[in-house]
This record gives sequence, structure tokens and C-alpha cells, in this order.
Amino acid sequence: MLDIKFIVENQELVEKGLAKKGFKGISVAELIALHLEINKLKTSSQAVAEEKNRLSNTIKTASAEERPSIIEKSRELGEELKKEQESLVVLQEKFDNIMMRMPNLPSDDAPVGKDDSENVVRRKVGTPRTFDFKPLDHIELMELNNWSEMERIAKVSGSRTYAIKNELSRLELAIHMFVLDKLRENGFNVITVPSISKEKPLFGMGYLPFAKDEIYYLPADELYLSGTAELVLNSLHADEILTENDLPVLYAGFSPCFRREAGAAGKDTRGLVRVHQFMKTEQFVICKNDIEESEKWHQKLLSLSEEVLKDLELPYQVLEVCTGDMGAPKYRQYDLEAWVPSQGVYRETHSCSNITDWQARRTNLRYRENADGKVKFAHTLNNTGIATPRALVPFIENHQQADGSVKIPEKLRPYMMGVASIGGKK
RNA sequence: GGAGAGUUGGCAGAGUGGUAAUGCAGCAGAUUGCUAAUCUGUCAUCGGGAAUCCGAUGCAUAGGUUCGAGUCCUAUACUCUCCGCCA
Repeated sequence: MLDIKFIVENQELVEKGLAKKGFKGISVAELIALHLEINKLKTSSQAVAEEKNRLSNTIKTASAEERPSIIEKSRELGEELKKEQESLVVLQEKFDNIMMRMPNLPSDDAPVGKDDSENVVRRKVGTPRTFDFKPLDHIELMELNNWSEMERIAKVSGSRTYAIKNELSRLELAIHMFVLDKLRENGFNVITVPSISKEKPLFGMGYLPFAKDEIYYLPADELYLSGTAELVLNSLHADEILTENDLPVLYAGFSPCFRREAGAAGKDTRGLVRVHQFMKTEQFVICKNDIEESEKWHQKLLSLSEEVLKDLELPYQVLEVCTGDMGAPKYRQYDLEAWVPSQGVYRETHSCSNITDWQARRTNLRYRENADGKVKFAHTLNNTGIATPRALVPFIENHQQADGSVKIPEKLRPYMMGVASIGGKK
């Protein structure tokens, strides 16, 4: 959510930002007009309320003769007030409806573009490996090593689900432990959070109303299945006023995540790349309302993810996401993509975003500044720590050996009982 | 699933129908001085105004009763305690 005062004072700038993000059909002029109308009505209804309060307070001390006429007058004012407030509610609803659909404005430094074809590669790290044997794709590797039950699980749970087993399931959990440990060493509070959520946090994060079709809904309990721990972490401190000394708040959140993948029909239907349920370790930061400070954290989160991919010895590229491909909440966004040999392309493993105060306004998350005691909306940022099973795809494909075994990088071995490789034909 | 208790500012905590006490913390100022203390103001949101300021709203949420609701009524949510069930 944006500050309405900012919108009023910077209409042109806001309209430009919306255009960059490809948001059409939102009238900034209408929003401003509604705001001004609401203010006008508020002012007039407040004058009525003031008069009514004044009258009411005289009743207690009024004489018996005066009292009935005062009560009558006060009642009339009450009815007038009620009418004004009813029209105020209608206007406010219209206003909120537009306001909730207003995206965050993108950074001036973000590349301008209409869709993912205009994202910009900032750098490539590591070199895609050349194989001296014919490499297998991740599905073949899993079949060879008895690491999955992909066909059977589809009978039970439908398409886009997965069951992995034996050494590969250990690897999945080991990678999470490895990343959680890394984040903990960097000052993050490790927290495992629910995957179920009420409706309100979905608005707070910006899932609603923007990505309605992506979300599983449980009508019997009016609850939703969360697509990311970010959803929960973003609302964990909703409606609170923290002190500046509490900041930054750093969370490494772990949770099962659920996505309907409604818009991805036909894409990545086989294997582990795009599934309805997965596990994600998420980085989440609440920091001061200071763009330099949050941009610093944005870079820090990015570097932590890069470190994860480096430690896992995966070639990757850093993509800066253009304005048209960013989600509504985002000010600036980097994606990390790891090399997938079987597809000959880089595939997304991490998404790192600075949200500035857009989410905090929606969740009413504030803090009190030390310097002057003023209350401000915090900045929030999020980034993937690691998401599995997707990350297993580049992992096992890049580290496969001629015999079908998969090498375990040095840094991960402590989490794999010290073994140097898993699987392979004996 | 059953029974009971509760929800008031950043925190603690009073308030049984007539302007939301007080303490602590934070912030600003003043003062005395020595590792701090004292005093005053401020300390949730919004509106009008250049500003001092004035006003409206705010006691979990939504309704209702009333000239007037933190207080009375109804519904809901959440928290805690006990019982039951349970990984």
C-alpha cells in the first residue's frame, strides 16, 4: 500500500510507476478524488459530532425544563450524523478497493520492461559443466537410484506432487538444515511456521487481491494454505509498534508451501521443478524505513543466497527482474537461477525482493524511532533460503557421475553423515 | 468437543452509563549537577490550519439499546485454565 498523501502530492510520478509495472485500469485520479471527497465529508460530519457531543454533555447539568428540548435536538443531530457516516462508509469502501489494488512503485534503478524477456542478467557465476558422458536428467537419475515414486504418488495425490525416498529424501532435509544453520550464523532467528493462514495476512502480504488463483482455500474453516513462509512472517508482527532497537528483525522461516500453479498449465509437468507442495526455507527481514538501509539488506540477502549456491557448487546467474515482471508488492527484485544441464538453461531457485513499506502499511507494522519518538512503517524484505525439491534438480544433475551416482559438495557433507557421494550402480 | 475466566495506549494497570486515572519505558524541553535525579510537555489514528491550536475517532471485532457506552445487550474472534480426544 502507498501513502495517500504521497499519491496526492505526486500523482504524475505514481502514474508513471504504475505504467512501468504494467498496471492498467487503475485510476489514480479517481483515488485522489475519492480521498478529497472523503476528507470533505469527514470534516462536515465532525462538525456535527462536535455539536452533538457538546449538547450531550450539558444534559447532565440541565434543568428539568430544558432537558427534553436538548434531548430532542441531540437526537436530530444523531440522525444527521448517522446519514453522513453511512455515505462515508460507501466512499471509504470504494477508496479501499482501489487502494488495495495499487502496486508498490518500482525503484528508479530497476530495469524497465514489459515481461520476463526483458529481465537483465547482472552476472554469471561458475561455468556450466561439460560432461564426458551422456548426462541423465533428474527424473532418470531418480529412477536409476530408486529415489522416487513419481508415478505411484500421482495415483494418490494427483499431478504435480512428488515422493522422493532413500538418500534423496535425506539430501532434501540436509540442504534445509545446512541453509538454516548458515542463516542462524548470520543472526537470523530460525522459526518453523504454519502453512495455514487466515484471510487477512494474504491481503497484508499482497497475495490478495493480486494472485487469488494461486492459493488453496479450505472453505470448511475459512482458512488458506500458504504458498510461502513470507506470508506468515509478514503478519507475525502486524499491528505492533516495535522500537527502533528491535530492528532489524531477522527470520529464517521453514514451512511446507502450497501453490495451485493455476496459470502454469502444461509447464514443467514432469518431475520436481514445479509442484503443488514443497518445502521452503525463507529469509525475512524487517528493518528501518530508510531506503539505504533496506537496499543494504537487499544486497545482504542476495549475497546469502549466492553463498548457498556457491557452497552447493552450482553454476548460477543473477537476474535483475524488470518492472513489468515484478509482482505488485515489489520495489526491486533479483532472481537467482541455477544451471539445469538437461534443459541447457538456468532455472529460478531464489527470488529476492525489497518491498519497502508497502507490506508494512497493509499489516500496520510500525516502529518508534529513537531520535524523535515518531512512529514509522517498517521496511520488509524477503528472499528464498532454499526451496526443495526444485533445488534438487540442478543439484543432482550437475553433480552426477558416469555411474549415476551424485557427488556431495564438501560443505554439505557434515549434513550427510560425511559421505562424498550417494547412489550409483554398484 | 464441553465448562469457566479474560481481552483498555509501546508495557503494566484503574475505571459498573456523563470528557480514558496512574505508573514504567521512549521522545522533547527545563533545572540541579555527576555516572544520574527532578519538573513540564509529549507519547494511537484522522480532519481543519502556515502554525500555536481546535476538533473528531479509538477500550479485541461487528452490530444493538441510549440524548450519551470502556461500562448494558447480541453475535463473532482470540488468549488463558480445567475436562475430553489426539501425533
